[in-house]
Amino acid sequence: MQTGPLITSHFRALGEIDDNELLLLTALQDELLNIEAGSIFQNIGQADAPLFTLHAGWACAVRCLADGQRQVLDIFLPGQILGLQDIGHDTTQSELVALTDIEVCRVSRQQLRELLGHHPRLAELFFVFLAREHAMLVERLVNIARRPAGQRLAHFLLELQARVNKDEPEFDLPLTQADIGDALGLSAVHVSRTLGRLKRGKLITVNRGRVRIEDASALRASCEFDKGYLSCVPPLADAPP
Amino acid sequence: MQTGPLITSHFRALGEIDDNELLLLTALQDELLNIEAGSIFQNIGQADAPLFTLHAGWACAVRCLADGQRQVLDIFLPGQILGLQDIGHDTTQSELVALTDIEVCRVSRQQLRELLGHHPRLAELFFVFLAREHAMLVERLVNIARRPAGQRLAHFLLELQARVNKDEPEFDLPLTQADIGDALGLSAVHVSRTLGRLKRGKLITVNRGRVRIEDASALRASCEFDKGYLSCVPPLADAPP
DNA sequence: CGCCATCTTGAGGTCTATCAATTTCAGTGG
DNA sequence: CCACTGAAATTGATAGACCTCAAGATGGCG
Repeated sequence: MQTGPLITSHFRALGEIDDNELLLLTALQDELLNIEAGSIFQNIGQADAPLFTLHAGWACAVRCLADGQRQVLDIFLPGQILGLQDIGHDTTQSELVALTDIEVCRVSRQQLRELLGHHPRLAELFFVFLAREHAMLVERLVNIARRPAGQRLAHFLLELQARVNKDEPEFDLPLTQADIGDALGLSAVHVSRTLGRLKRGKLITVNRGRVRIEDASALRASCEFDKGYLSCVPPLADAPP
Repeated sequence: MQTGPLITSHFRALGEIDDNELLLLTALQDELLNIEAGSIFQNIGQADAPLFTLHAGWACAVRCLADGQRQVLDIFLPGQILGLQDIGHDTTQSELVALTDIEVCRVSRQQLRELLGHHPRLAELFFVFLAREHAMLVERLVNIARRPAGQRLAHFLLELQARVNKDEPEFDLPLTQADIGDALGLSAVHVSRTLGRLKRGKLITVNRGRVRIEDASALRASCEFDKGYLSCVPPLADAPP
């Protein structure tokens, strides 16, 4: 167990889990896998696919359409669990793509379900985790369905800023403009134009894959961003008798 | 307990639950409430809001934006649980609106969380339930982000047909064209035009709030509809020792 | 019969997509 | 250090999808 069981890095923030539970979670994880940027490490429609815990790097879930269009469903940061949303289906509903070189651990679906079936508090933790994914997806939906390109981008950047690092105005964004377009339902060309507009408006600056939020309050106001949906309630503190 | 605990109507389909579990679920439910069409029975931002089981009628979850735009996040049919997606947050993330006259039961959030904390198999059932909501939301996102109005409407109607009644080509659609627009990210005017186009193309007919799918295969082909995402895997059949 | 919400239809405008041509830039090898 | 290369980003021009405003038609309901 080299760098430690990152599966718990978000859980710690959500609520206390005891040493026994932590041990069980750690045991679920396989050896560390290295996957290089751009790889598709899970295809759509796979049966009995494992889940992954993301230890380093960025990844995303993608749905491809017959005409070649792509929709990025989710962007994953270290500490997140990949594939949780498919746990109720017998076949994967999306592709998993490495955006950068990444390190992941495979987690058996069977084993996870069994573990959750025996440890209610862990099940609750995972439930809350899924609920957070759901809330993020809702925001994405509202964003795409209702806001023009400028506001869409503003919201997208503010969400990532909040997720990467709550305070720093500057963060790495290892995404191509085409990727951003796929996430926001815009063409790559229009992403370029719109980013340019935000830059000229002194709202952001971009430098070699690094974004700096120059005027956070103006951005927030423009797209009604409220990061409340990113935080979840820890499970009940009581222990079952 | 008049008409029986509808909270279980979908659960039965997902997996067997024993009489004890059924009893516990039933006990959670309060008295039956009648709410009339158009009422907002849950506001956004409420703390400690109850969940609801929907026994009769249609409801939906809505997010409103500052400029008056609305986004329908979910449409609920009898047997569904309302508010499940907010269980990880301390405050409600959406409005709940009755689309028709409805009957609901309130379910205490506290009590539900406690119950789930003690009954792993029920927790797993609810987990799968939330996963289904998630899958539906993903489809909605892809639909809105990537498909033009005609295909969006086709997908929307096919999903409802599958959910209301797997086989019947005809079903009631108690939604205004403005509601449909709010669900699909279209203006009411454009919904009207697009529906007209589908009608002229002999793909559907509409009569007094009742829709008939005339050419299901053409519709399905046009929007790549595949109802797989609507069905979930029942939980593991084993019982904890 | 008249009222109100809903739906339909038309005209004009805005936003975004597409196609195509450059430009920038990181990486590579000479 | 520099030229070369391919991916990514920028920019322009044009087209199409969808929106908004506005007027009229429809239809349930008192």
